[in-house]
Amino acid sequence: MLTEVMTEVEKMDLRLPARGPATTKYVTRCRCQREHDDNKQTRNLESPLALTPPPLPPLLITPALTPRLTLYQKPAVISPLTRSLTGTRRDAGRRTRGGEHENMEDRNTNENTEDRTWDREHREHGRQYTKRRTRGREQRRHNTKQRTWNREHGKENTERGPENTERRTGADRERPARRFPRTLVFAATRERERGRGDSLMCRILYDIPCKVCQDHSSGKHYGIFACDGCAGFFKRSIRRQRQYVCKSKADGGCLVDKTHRNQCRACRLSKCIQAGMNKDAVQHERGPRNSTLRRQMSLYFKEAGSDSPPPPPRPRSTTPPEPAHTRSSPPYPHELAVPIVSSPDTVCETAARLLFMNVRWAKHLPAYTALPFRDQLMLLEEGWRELFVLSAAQFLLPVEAGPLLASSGLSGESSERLLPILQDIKLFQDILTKFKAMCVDPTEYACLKAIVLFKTVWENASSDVKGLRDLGAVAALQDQAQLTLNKYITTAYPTQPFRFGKLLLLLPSLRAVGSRTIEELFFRRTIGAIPIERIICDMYKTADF
Amino acid sequence: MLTEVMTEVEKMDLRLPARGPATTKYVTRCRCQREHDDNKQTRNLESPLALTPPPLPPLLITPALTPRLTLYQKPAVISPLTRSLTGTRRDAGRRTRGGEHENMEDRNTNENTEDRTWDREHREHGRQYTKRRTRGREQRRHNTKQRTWNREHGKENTERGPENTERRTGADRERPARRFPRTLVFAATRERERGRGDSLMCRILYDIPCKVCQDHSSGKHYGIFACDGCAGFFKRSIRRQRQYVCKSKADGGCLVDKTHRNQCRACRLSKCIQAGMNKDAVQHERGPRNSTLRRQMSLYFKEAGSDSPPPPPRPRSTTPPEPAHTRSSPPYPHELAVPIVSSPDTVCETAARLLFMNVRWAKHLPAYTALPFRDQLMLLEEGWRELFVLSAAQFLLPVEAGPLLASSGLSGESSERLLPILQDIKLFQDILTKFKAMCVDPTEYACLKAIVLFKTVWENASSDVKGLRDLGAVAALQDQAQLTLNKYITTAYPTQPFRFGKLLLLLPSLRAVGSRTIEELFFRRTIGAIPIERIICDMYKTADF
DNA sequence: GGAACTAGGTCAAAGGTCAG
DNA sequence: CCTGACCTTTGACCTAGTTC
Repeated sequence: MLTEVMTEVEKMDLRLPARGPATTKYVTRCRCQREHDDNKQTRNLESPLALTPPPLPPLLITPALTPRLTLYQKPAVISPLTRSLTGTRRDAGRRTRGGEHENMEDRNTNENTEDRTWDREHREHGRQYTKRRTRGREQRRHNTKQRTWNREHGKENTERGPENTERRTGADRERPARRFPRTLVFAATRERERGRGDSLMCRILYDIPCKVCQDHSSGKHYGIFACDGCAGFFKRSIRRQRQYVCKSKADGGCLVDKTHRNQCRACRLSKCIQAGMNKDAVQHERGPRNSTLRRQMSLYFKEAGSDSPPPPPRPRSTTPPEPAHTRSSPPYPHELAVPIVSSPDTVCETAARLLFMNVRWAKHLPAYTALPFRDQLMLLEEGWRELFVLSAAQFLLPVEAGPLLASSGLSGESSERLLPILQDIKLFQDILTKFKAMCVDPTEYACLKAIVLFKTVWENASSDVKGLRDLGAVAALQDQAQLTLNKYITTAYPTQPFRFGKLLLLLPSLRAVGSRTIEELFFRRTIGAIPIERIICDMYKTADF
Repeated sequence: MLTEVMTEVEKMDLRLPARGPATTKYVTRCRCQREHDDNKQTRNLESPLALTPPPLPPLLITPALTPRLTLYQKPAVISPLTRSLTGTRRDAGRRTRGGEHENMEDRNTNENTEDRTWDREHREHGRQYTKRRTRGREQRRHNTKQRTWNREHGKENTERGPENTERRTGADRERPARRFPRTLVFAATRERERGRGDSLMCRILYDIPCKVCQDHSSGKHYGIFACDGCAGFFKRSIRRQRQYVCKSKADGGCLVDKTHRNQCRACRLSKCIQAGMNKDAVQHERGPRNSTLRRQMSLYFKEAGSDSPPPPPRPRSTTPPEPAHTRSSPPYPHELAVPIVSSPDTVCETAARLLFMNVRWAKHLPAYTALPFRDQLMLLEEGWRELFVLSAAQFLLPVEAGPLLASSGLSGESSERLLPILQDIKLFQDILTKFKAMCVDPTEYACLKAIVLFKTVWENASSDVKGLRDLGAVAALQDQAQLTLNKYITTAYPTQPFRFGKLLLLLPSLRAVGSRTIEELFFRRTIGAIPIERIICDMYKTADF
């Protein structure tokens, strides 16, 4: 099950629509930013007032297909020497990174290799940046090895792995032919870099200093050329609305340069601003990355899927016949024997039936129909969700992420959107478990339903209990219902003094599952995009039961 | 009578089911499952996805061991109020470090200049070293990822396997030929463990010893795996250019291990260097930070709690001597007389006090403190909102849209954003009205709070009851609480058979008010943008009530 | 469709804090 | 004072959304 879900999740990236709608907004912002740039470049008096940038948040789901490329590049620290050293290890042929493993493995006994190398390397301070650039090369090599490794392990045909790097290289090579936009300087720098041939593509512009701290910049950030450090610092400060205080005597007079930039945050920030960084260019925080989400999600569901072997992409053909629902007798006349199946196809149908059943149940409740008609509708609209969860618990509706997602067509969603749904599913499962554990009997279910139906405290902010014509009657009915439940329990379960309270305390959880989730998972397929409330309303008014 | 019941409520711990033996299991398992990667991975994620709680570090007897819950640290925005509070603290004289903030300049006249010079000279190297180093470390981490990635991209056309981690473990399993360093194995396990999402992740790598003293390391420091102690020692020594002399006969031959590492500084330092710690990686001192959230909070609340007039920053001169709060006796010792004022300025402060009061109340509940520490935190994090609403009802916190919006600075918001808030305010008011209408007495409030606190059905999708170590105990406590309430009510209000149920049915409404709204309206001003959970956590751990 | 830009996020390893 | 467990910040590196 778990793996199924995961499979789905994985798949989603493939189908993502790439374009987002937000274009206009973005344009605006960018233009603003550009203007800002131009003005600020020389003078930064121009205030960005006008620009109030639309924070914009696209959140498009993106194709995480995007090559992940070098996430795992060879660290610079491992010098060629190290590598050759480690290369002579027993399994060195397999993987470049073997060295690290080895090192870690015998770090206790034989750490010298690593360390000596390391020392040697670190003695040469002068060449730090060269080192950095070297990365490119190493990376390429690394990738090659990678591929080799892949092939060894039977995944050869893909060749997707290194693609990013590859592409990058290609890009680099053909760059001269391309036209360079705005920042000629920038281009030039990079060009020169490249000319040195030791870099695939270096982000760092060695000859353009950060306007704040004079370190090497890495392009424009928030309007000015700045280093990663200052950019990050500015971003964090603005986002978190930090207020720093300069502790020095000469207030505000701290030196801000490459080596002292961390000395005084207050001065660093003010220098950022003074240098022309545009606060408005700092956008709102976005969520975590998709990759992160996916990772987390997998972790999340791991426990559920304990050790199930990763099933093939999606056969899922064999949903084991649900362990049957041992409940013997159909408790109430109004209640159908709901066929319990976990076939994804029929889960939705069952769900629809449960919903219908609830409506019918309500309609057969004399106390209910005695209420003003409008109130009846309102209560049902307000309470359908909880009723549904209750009956799902009662009739053991199978709630499993895999089938549900598949059948509701959500599998292709982005993980951002999927995650809350998955969480809701889990919650749903937990709730069902709770009810199952209590062995709630049909009478109790009925009372609970009544209690839920006749509620007078609504959570839905947009609706309002005040809208009820006969609030008092509803409240009285609820009282009645809970009293009934209480009495029933004290006679039926005299040995369980907690029981009444426990049952009541289960009720809040019914609200926990997002109603949108319920709609999407269980009803989208059978009902479509119409709001359930509408359906219920129609059902209630028209169906002659 | 009342006190009797209260006593009963508070004594509930007596009836706590004995702690299960499961602990042992946990310990064992967890111990071997600490994984570095993981640790790192999650620690910084600012996503709310920190799913389920984790396995917990072993032998968690002492709270000190308990890792903090700060998975998602949103950096503290220190409110002016708090900051000024800190400013006025006078414990600084006690320690040089405290004073350091004010007078970094003249700290230790003798070392000062030297330090500076040294810094200037070496800092550069340090930084560069760091830069290169940074990547180096990733190697380890990425060994795993790399494989993952390979697989991912290798197979992706044919089979979209499950997630990263999943695959990772899978990979480990299916490549028997390869011998993985312990770390990775641990990594995998811990990863799995952590799936349970813990916010309480442990920083310590139990499987990698400090290269200097063999204690558990906490990642790489200055180039080698080292424990916090050695790292700190090295940093201090280098920074201050300490020259130690070995006093022993066998000069330089002192044993440096976990237990003896503080015996001889000279030998410790030389062992550090010998083990490969890089002096150049020690940067120079940075400016002081804002003092810790923890201290600020405790200061803030200490003052608030002790009724000392709120400190200068805000004159707040005119808190009218509260009319009443006619409640005769402070219901129980833990509860302060909360001054109720509707001045917008003080509503927030009152709210903060209520929050604090709840924390304190919990901390004084024997039954509560008997729970595993981690559970205590989790429960409080999960339940603070409801507790807050409850006490707002109990102490008649004035909730009025106008003042609240004004004081929280939200008045200027767009109506789009304002509308839900207004709705929430209305809801809040309705809830208060409901409680008021019921004339809930203090005993009942206490029971309700206990019921709310000990809840085992959580709505928060991102957290998970499963994370509770002693779910059974919590459930038992809730039972106890509701039973107590029931008994109390049947004797105290024999004429109101509905009462018990009615009170329980009020509880769901507590969840209805959006927690973001609460945070924004009541706490933004005094606490800033820090997640309340964090505050609570800190408060709970540190405040000495 | 791809290169270029520049938002954003990630996370190892610096840093700092402060009870003990 | 120092120690070290614990927490925050930094910044190199990577991803992603837009425009050209």
